[in-house]
Amino acid sequence: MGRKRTKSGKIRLAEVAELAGVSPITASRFFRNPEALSIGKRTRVESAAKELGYVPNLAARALASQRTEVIGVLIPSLTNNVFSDVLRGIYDASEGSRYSIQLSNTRYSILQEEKLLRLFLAQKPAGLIVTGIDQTPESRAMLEAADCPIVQIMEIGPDPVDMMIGFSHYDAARAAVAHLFEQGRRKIGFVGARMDPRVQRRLDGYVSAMKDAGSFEQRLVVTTATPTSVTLGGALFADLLAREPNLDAVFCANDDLALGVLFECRRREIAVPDQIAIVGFNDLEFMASAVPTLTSVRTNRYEMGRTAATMLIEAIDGQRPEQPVLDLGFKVVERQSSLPRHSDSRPAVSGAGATNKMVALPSSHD
Amino acid sequence: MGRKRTKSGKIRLAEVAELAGVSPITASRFFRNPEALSIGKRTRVESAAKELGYVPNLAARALASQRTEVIGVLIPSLTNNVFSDVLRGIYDASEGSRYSIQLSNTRYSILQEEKLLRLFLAQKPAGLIVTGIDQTPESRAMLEAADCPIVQIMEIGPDPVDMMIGFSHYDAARAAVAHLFEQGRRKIGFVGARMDPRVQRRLDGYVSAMKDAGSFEQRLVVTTATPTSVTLGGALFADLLAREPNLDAVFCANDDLALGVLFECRRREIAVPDQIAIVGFNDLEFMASAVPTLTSVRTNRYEMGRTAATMLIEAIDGQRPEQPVLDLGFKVVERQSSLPRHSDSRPAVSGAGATNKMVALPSSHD
DNA sequence: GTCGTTGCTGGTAGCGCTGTCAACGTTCCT
DNA sequence: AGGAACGTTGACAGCGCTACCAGCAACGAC
Repeated sequence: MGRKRTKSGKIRLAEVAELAGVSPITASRFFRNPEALSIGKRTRVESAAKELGYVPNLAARALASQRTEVIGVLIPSLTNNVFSDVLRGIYDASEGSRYSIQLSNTRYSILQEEKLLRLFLAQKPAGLIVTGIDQTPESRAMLEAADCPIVQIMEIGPDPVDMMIGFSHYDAARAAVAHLFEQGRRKIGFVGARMDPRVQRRLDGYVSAMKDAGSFEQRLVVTTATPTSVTLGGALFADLLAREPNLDAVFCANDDLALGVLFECRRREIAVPDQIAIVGFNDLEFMASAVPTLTSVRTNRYEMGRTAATMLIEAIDGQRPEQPVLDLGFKVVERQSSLPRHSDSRPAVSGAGATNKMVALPSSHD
Repeated sequence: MGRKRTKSGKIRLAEVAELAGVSPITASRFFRNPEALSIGKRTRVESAAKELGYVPNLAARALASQRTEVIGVLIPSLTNNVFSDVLRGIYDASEGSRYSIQLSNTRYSILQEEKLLRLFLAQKPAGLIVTGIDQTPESRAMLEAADCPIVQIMEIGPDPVDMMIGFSHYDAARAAVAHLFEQGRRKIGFVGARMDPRVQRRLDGYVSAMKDAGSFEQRLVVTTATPTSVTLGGALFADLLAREPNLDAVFCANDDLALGVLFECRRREIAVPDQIAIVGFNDLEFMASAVPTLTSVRTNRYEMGRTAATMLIEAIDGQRPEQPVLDLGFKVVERQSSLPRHSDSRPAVSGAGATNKMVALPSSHD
């Protein structure tokens, strides 16, 4: 049947309209707002589209409507487990919606972020998800001038551009240190790597908690700008021990470092938790499985990504949330590595039992 | 100065052309093929664009030119460390090129993959990266009919659609088992989770190596469809031990499982490697840091992503590689966990030393 | 019966850019 | 000197879709 097609052989909206016996604009409406059509035309267009296998041309749609159905996401790293959980949440929430995700990596540089932001905004995204609250003034101005909803994720701060979802890294670190104090620890070291703003605020929280207790000493803090790794955790811990042999606990800025510390303790035959307590940050899956099981600060990364994308999509569709700033909180998950000193340090079968309670993290499966 | 702008206040190509005193089409050429312009016009357009802060409208470009500058990437999972390394390579290679990445998650479903493929192809991507060689017949047909370069990643097989980059999971598994045999192991178990096609081929490799040695027994194989985790590694290992108490080695389909096995051994006070040897797969960063350090099969994930994207971009630009199928190989990195039985099982300071040699994996930093 | 009002539909006119082709000036060859 | 060949430039006509507004029928209020 001699229907005319585009050179590339693709079916256009006009073909669908012709087959359905309606005007192109009516067919167009079917895909954007089916309720606006009478039931008769609606079903006619629907079956015509299905018969022809019509797929809309997004470039033409974007050009004509002056907006895209793209959600821009700016994150500082793809390597980091933390962000892959967040991303998974974002992708999960965007699936099924008509929006697609455009991801870019700022590599922990706010200047790079500014550049990418300029690029993104020029394409008129439907919405934007940006990491953190430490944008350059120019970025900040662009974000405020943008005519699309924006969600800042990973942490909460005083002055949201638009929406915000995260938790207080400062408070979380204070809580971790408080937990160690409760367990009777006093010489508590801090180990941190790749000191991005959020890790910095964890350090600030640690410092403030230590100062409140009158226990702060500068030499208890070991940090580096190097990207984090398990191996690095061991090395930084070795440093820390050299500075303070009487250390009785370590608060690690993330779980990889904590695992490195655990391995280094094993290597040096330092008993955990009897000699040294370990607390990590993020509560990755392996923390519950280690021997001894490792205490960590649980953060809701998957949920953060998912909620951010959901809020954003609702805002794009005109449903602004009542609560534009959402504190997802955190939880110090207490495990064997921070038990008090005089308890039995050798976890037996009950150790495996304690482990099993921790299996079903909401954020660790897909 | 009364330059006319678009309603949205954006600068268009026409404005740039006007300021530069050239026709719009000449300005357009400047952005796509600057060499075609005379030097005078080139600099005039360049400075005009800079002065106005011009950013091209990609939707208009895509519509007019009938092609996009988008590279579609289909991967089965975002959670998996393996894919985040590959992705990082892809993003790194695409940065600086004019192509942007459009990512979608098939969730290990080839039907979902088929659906996404249809969607992607309708937008005429500049190129496509797909995971593996197990597409549905429909997907396969679409890929073959696609008029853009395609790279299949993660493994190599007999019948590439176009380009292909990866390694043989079958051979890698055989090599791992051969290594264990060389170390004097005989009762070698297999632990696997989320049995996707590549894990399945690792199992096939294991089975064939065991059969070659006349050592294969079905009960030595423990697998599950559940997503992988460290905790799961411990549980599967416990299963395996119950079936075969005289086990002397475990080959794990990935490193998370291997770490879980290590922790379970520690919990049960099974000496590694004296009683049981452990070999993992992928060589994640922590393997070199564990106590004892863990043997693993190193795969070049970051490089795989990076090379795939580079090859693809070159092919888009008309430079087809001489070598359309690239085997990146693998390497059994031998560490303490698979040392022969009679060696000293208690790594001392030298253990930490051995660890340090393994720090600088090409794929573990960014 | 006239006048809104509502619900649905269609015509027109672009969105901002690039493919195509023609035309120009310059250089080089015969 | 004439013509071919090349490098450079511009005019024109869309790409496929949607915003905008107009039109039309059906209905109810006065």
